[in-house]
Amino acid sequence: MREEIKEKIEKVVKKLYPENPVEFSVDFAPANIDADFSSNIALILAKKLGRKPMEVAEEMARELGSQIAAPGFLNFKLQPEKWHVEFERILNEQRKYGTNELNKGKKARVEYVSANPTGPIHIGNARGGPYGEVICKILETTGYKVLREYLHNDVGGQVEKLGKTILYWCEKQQDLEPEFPEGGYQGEYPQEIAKAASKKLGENLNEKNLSEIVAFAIEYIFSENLEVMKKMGIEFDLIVKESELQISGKVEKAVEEVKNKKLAKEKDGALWFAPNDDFLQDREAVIIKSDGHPTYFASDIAYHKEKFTSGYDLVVDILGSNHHGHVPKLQALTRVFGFDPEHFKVLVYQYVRVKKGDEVVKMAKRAGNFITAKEVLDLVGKDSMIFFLLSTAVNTHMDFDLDLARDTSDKNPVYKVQYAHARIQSILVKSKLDVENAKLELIHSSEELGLIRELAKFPELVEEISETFNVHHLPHYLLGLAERFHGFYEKVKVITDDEELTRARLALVRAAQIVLANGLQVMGIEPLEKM
RNA sequence: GCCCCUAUAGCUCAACGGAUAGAGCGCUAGUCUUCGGAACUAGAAAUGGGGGUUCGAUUCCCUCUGGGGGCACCA
Repeated sequence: MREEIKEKIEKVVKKLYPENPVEFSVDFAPANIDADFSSNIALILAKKLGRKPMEVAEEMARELGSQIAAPGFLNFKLQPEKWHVEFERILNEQRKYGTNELNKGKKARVEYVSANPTGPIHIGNARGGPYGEVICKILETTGYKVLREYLHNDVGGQVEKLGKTILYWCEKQQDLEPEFPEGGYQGEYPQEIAKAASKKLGENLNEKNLSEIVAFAIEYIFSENLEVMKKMGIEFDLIVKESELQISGKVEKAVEEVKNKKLAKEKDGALWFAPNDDFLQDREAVIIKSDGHPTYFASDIAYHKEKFTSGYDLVVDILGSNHHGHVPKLQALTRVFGFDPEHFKVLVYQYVRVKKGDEVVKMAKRAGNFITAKEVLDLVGKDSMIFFLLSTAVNTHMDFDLDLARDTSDKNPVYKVQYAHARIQSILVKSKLDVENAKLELIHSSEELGLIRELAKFPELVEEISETFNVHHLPHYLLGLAERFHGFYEKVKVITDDEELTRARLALVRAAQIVLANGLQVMGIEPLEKM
C-alpha cells in the first residue's frame, strides 16, 4: 500500500521536477486527519526548489489526485478493497502476521541480565530482563536464530567480600564476636544465606571454609536470580561462567592476542588495554593487575573474542547505565578480533528509580536498602511488570512508586489490552459461526476500516523495532489498538441477524485478536481468553 | 573537573524536524433492556529558564538550573 503510493509520487516527481530526486516519507496519517497515508514530499521539494510548500503540494496533488493540507502535506485515502487485501492477509497468516524473513538464515547472540551474584536483582536493574527478552523475540520475528546468553561473574573481589560478609554472620550465629568486614554487604539477605549455609555446610564454619561459603553463596543468589527471570518468562541458552573463562585459559589466550596486536602496554607493573583510539586515549583500562590477577575486563576480552569469532551475524550486549563507560572499550574489541562494528550493538538502559510518595529511595546493593525485582514481581504480577517496564524508552529514567504499585496493578494498561483479547474470544465463542469464507467486502464503514488500518501498522512496527530497538513503541501500539477495538465494539454490533454480515464482522474481530495476541506474545505476555 | 542519560498535564510516560503535543492513572460530567462495564463518550489540565539554526523546534546547537549514572590495579 505504502509502496504503491511512494512509487506514484516518485513518478510525479520525475515528471514535474526532473533532476530533483529527494528522500521523502509516506506515513500513516495522524488520527485527526481524514486520510490513510500522508507524505511530506512537497515540504521537502519546496525547500530544494526554493518555493512555497503549498504551491508545490498543489501541483503534485493535481497529478496524483490526492488532497493537500497545510503546511504542505499530501494526503491519500485508500479504496476499501486495498484494506481488504491486508485484512485477508491477517486471517491467512495468523501467528505469522508481523513476522518477516529479512534476516532469514542469520544468527544472533544476545547477552542480557548478567546480574552480579552478590545480591538479588533489584528493581533498578529489572529492565534488562524484559528488554533483552523482547529484543530476542523481535529478532526472531525477522528470521534470526537467537542465542540467549548470560555472563555469570562468579569470581573476583566482590564475590570474596560477599563470602566474608556471610562468614561474619555464620560466626555471629556461633556467638563469636567477629568484626564486620570492610566493604561488606549490608541488608538482610546475607543473614539469610548465612543460615542456609550453616544448615548445608555445618554449624561451625570458620575462615577455612571461606571458599566453600563463597561457592555456596553465589550459587544461592545466582539460582534465585535465574528463578526470578524464569517467572518473567526468561530462560537462557548459554550461561558463561567467568571462572570457566579463566580456568580454561581462554582469558590468557585472548590477552596474549591483544598483546601481539600491540594494543596493550605495561605501566606501573600492570598490563593496560591501550588501543590507538582517540576516544580511549585517556581511558585506558587495566587488564592484568600488578599482583598478576586478571581484572573483569580481561574476562570480557575473552568473552567477546568468543562472541566475535563464533560465526554470528549479530552480537548484542544489553547493559545497565552504570556500565556506559565500558561501552567504547567493548566496541574497540571488535577491531581486535576482526568483527564488523556495525554488527555489534551495545544497548544501554537507564535505571528505574524508586519513589515512596515524593521521596526518592536511594538504592545500593552494598547498603542493602534496595527493593528487589522479585518483591515487585510478586506484588504486581508478571504481565503488569513486563508491560510497565517496557512502556518507556530505555534511555529515560523511569520512576516507580512502590506504594502505588498494588493500586495501579489492577488498573494497569495491560489489562485493557488483555480485556480486548478476551472480549473478542467471548464473541467468537458465542456466535459459533464459522469465520472461513466470510465476505470481507461487507466490511466498509469507517469504524471497521479504521480498525483494519490500525491492524495493518503491526508488521512494520515490528520491523522498525528490529532496527531501532525502540521496544516501548510496542506496548503503546497495543494499548492504542485495544482502545480502538473497544471503541469499535461500542459502535458496531458484531453479532446481528444478518448471517453474512455477522460472519464478516467476526472475521474482523478475529483479525484484531490475532494482532493483539501476536503483539502480546512478542512482549512475553500470554494473551488471555478469559479474565 | 570530564563523560553518558534526563527535564512534557496533578502523577507515570509518548510524540522520523511537521498538521490541533498524545495516552494511562487521578479529577469532573455522562453512557447501563443488546455481543463481557476490567468498557465507552465528553471535559479541565503540560513542552524547566534564556539564546540560536529553520518556512516550521518538544525534537537540532549553545547556555543556565534541577535530577539519575559513570569516570578505580571493583565487578
